[in-house]
Amino acid sequence: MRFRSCYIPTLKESPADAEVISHKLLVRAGMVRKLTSGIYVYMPTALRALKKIETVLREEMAAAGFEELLLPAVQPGDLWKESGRWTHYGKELLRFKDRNDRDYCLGPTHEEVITDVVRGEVRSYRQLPVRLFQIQTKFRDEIRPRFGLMRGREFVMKDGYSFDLDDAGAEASYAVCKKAYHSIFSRLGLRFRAVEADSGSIGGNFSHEFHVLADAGEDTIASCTQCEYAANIERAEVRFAGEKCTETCQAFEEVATPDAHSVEEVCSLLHLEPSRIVKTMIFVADGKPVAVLVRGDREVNDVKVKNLLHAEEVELAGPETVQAVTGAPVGFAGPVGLSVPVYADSELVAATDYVVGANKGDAHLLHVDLARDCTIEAYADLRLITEHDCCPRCGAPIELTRGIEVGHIFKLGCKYSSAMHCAYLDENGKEQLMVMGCYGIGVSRVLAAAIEQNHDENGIIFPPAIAPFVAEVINLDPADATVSSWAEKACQGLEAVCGEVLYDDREERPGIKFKDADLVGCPVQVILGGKGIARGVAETKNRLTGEKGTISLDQLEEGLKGFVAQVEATWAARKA
RNA sequence: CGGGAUGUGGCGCAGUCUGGUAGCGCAUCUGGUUUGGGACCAGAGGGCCGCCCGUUCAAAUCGGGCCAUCCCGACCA
Repeated sequence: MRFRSCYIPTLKESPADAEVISHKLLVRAGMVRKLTSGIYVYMPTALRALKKIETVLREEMAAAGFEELLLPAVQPGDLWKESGRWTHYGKELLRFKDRNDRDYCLGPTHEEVITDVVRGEVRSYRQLPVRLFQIQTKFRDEIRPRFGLMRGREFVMKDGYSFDLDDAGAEASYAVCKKAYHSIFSRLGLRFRAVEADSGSIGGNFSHEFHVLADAGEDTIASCTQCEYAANIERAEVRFAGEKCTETCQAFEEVATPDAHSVEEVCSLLHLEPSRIVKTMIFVADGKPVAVLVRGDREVNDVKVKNLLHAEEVELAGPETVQAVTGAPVGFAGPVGLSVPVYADSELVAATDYVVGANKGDAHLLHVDLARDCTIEAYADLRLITEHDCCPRCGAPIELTRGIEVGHIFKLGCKYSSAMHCAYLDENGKEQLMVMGCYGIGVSRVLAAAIEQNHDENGIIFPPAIAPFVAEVINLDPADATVSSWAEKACQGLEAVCGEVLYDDREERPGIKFKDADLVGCPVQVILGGKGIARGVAETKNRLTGEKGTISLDQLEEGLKGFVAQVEATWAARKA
C-alpha cells in the first residue's frame, strides 16, 4: 500500500481538545477524528488496527468454544423493562421512541437481547452449554466522556455470553474465558494484569478485570510482588495481622481544637501521629446514615462499606447530614455517643487511647478506648489498601500500579435468566434456570490502551499484533530508478513475512517521511536511499528499541526476514 | 448536574482588558532554489471572529442569553 494513496492525514501539532497521549497521537497519526463529544471517526489506519485486534479476539474466542453472532444495536424497551434495567440502568441508556411511540434504546450491553435469543431456542439440557459472542458498536451516554477512545460514548466492544446448566458449568465457562483472555492480551503484545474486581451492578459476587498497565490508567490496581494476587484497589483486601490490644487507657477528656477540621490540622495542633487519630466518616447508605471509622492515616474504601452493608448505594454525607447526625460541622465527628450505627476498620482493635472528634464544633476527645467508650456495630476490612500493606494471600509486599480496564468477565448467575425466564428442562423433565456469564473486551479501548502503554516523544510504538502496518518501507529517492527498484524489492520481501507493507515513496523530504513513520508507529522500518544503495545496503530501524542496522542488498530477502524476526523477538522479550 | 476554562481560515494560536472593519505559524496552490530527521525565497487563495439579542456613529472586542468543546468533581460499565 503506497503512503501517497493512503488516507493518513498526519498532523504536526496536537489538537487543543486532546488531553491524554493516546488521544493526541491517534489524532496526530491521522487515525481518528472526533465527530462530537465521545464519538469518533475511525480512519483507515485505525480500522486496520481494530480489525487486527478483532482477528485475535475471534480466534481465541472460537478456541474457547464461543460462536460469533451479531445482535441488533437498537433494542426494544420492553426487554429492558422485563429485566428491570429500564428503570435501573439510568441515564447512560440512550432511549428514544419510534413513530408509533414505542420505547427503544441503543444497546450499551446485550444481556437482555442474548437472553431473549437463547430462551427462544433452547429447551433441553442437551443443548447446553451455549456460548456466543459478538463484536459490535455499543452506545453509552456517559455523563462525562473523556480521554478520546478511552472513554467514548460510542465504542466497539466484544461481548460474550455463556449459558450453562448449573453453577459448575458456569464456573467452567468462566474459567475457559479467563484463559482465553490471557491468550488474547498476550498475543496482542500488551503488558497486562488480570485482577479481582468488585462486580458492580451487573451482578455476581466477584469478577475479574483485565488491565493494561499504563501510567495514565483510570484505575489503581494492587498486585503482589511475589504471588499471583492482583486486585482492583476498590476490591483489594487488607488483612489485619496484628493483635488485639488488651490494655485500656485513662478516661477520655475533651480538648479544644479550634478550626482543626482535618487530620493534619489536629495532628499538628496536638503534636500527634495521624495513626493515633480515628477518622469518623459519615456515609449515607440507601438513605440511612452510618459512621465508618478508620485510622487517621487511612482512607475509607466505600465499595467495602457498600458490600458490608449490602447497600445499593453508598455516598459520603453532605455537610447538612453530618451536622444533623453529629451535631457538629464537618471535621469534628466522633464515635462516642453517636446514635447511628458505627462500623470500624479491623486494625483499630490493635490499639487504644485514640483521639476522635467530640461531635461538637472545635473540640476533640483524647484517650478514647473504642471498646470501652463506644458501641461498634462491627469491625471489618473497610479501608483502602496502601503500598505499605502486605499481600492478603502470601504476606509479601504489595505494589500499586495504574491500569486501563480493557476486559471484564462476570458470573451473572441467574440474574437475567430468572428475570426473563430463560430456562430448560433437565433430565428429569424439571424446569431449571440457566446460569449465565458475560465477558467483555473494549476493542477500541484496547487500541487506545496499547498506545498509552507504548509510545515515545516521536509517536506511537505499535505492537506488531496491533499495528495497522507491521512494516514500512521508506524510499528516500523515489525519483531514482535504482533506489526505487530496491525499495520495491524490499516491499515484496517484507510482504511475504508480515502482511501488507506501507510504502512511502512520496515526493517529500526525508525528514517528513521519518517523522511520519515514527508517528504512525510501524514496528519494522526499512529505509532505502542513494547513500545506502551506494554502500550496498538497506537500512533498518526497530521502532521499539530505536536500534538501527543494515541489510546487505545481496541478501535482501533473508536479511529482511531476519530483521522482522529480530523485531518480533524484542517484543516477546519485553513482555516478560 | 456543580465548579473552572475555551470558542478567531483545515490545524495550532495572537488580537478582546483600552471598541475603529482581522493577524501570525503550520497546511494548501503557483514559480524558483533545495533534498538523509518536519527546508528556503517570492507570490496567491481561504475567515458571518460559535449563535442570537442588545449597547454604540462603529463590536472579534462591551452587556445579556443560548450552544458547543475541554478539564476537575459527582456519577458509572
